[in-house]
Amino acid sequence: MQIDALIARLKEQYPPGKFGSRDPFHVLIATVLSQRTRDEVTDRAADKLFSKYRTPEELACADVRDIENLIREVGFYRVKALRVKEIARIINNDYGGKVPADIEALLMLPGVGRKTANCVLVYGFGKDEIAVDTHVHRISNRLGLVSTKTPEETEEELRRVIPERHWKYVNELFVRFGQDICRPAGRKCDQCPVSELCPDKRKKQ
DNA sequence: AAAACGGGGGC
DNA sequence: GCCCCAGTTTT
Repeated sequence: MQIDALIARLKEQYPPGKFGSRDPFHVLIATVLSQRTRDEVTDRAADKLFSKYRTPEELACADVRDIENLIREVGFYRVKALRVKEIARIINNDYGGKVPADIEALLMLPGVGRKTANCVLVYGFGKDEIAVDTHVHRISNRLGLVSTKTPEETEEELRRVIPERHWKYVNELFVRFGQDICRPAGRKCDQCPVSELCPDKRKKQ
């Protein structure tokens, strides 16, 4: 597999967004809300929440019931409301209101696993890391970049296979490609921009 | 390794 | 109406 060609082609198809230019705290909270939830729904809920509570301090003092009502549509809203408030409290009390740019510190926060922590590092701080979700996991296997069973193994393998300068782009590019073309079921190989690089493409028509 | 949390959207 | 979905935690 020619990684450079793959990344270049996906970048043509899906122009990269603004890495490291978003408020890390907003990235952190929005990413927790996004877990097992579609983007459009997440964005609506995050807008409601942030228009009322903008900073870690404000959110740490918010009524959990009010947070629940603002984010209800994302699902898992009770546990997510508790986690969001607790994360805000910890960021406010232990880190002076600034999200730490440190994977180990991020992983200690409730509701933050490797995917969420790496998203904060990539989208909030512009770090060269790989955030592996189900799309990245599925597509990495289909493209033959890895042969793995869990997202953790996929992250480990991708760090060996993909040059570090490409890492930060992997999540956004693969996710958009995965929603658009290389879907879990009903993949559109006849419209695929990288089908000639794919060992697992279905025969056309 | 598997269950549990959950409302929204596609078909 | 049924099934899947930008995960993480707990059993």
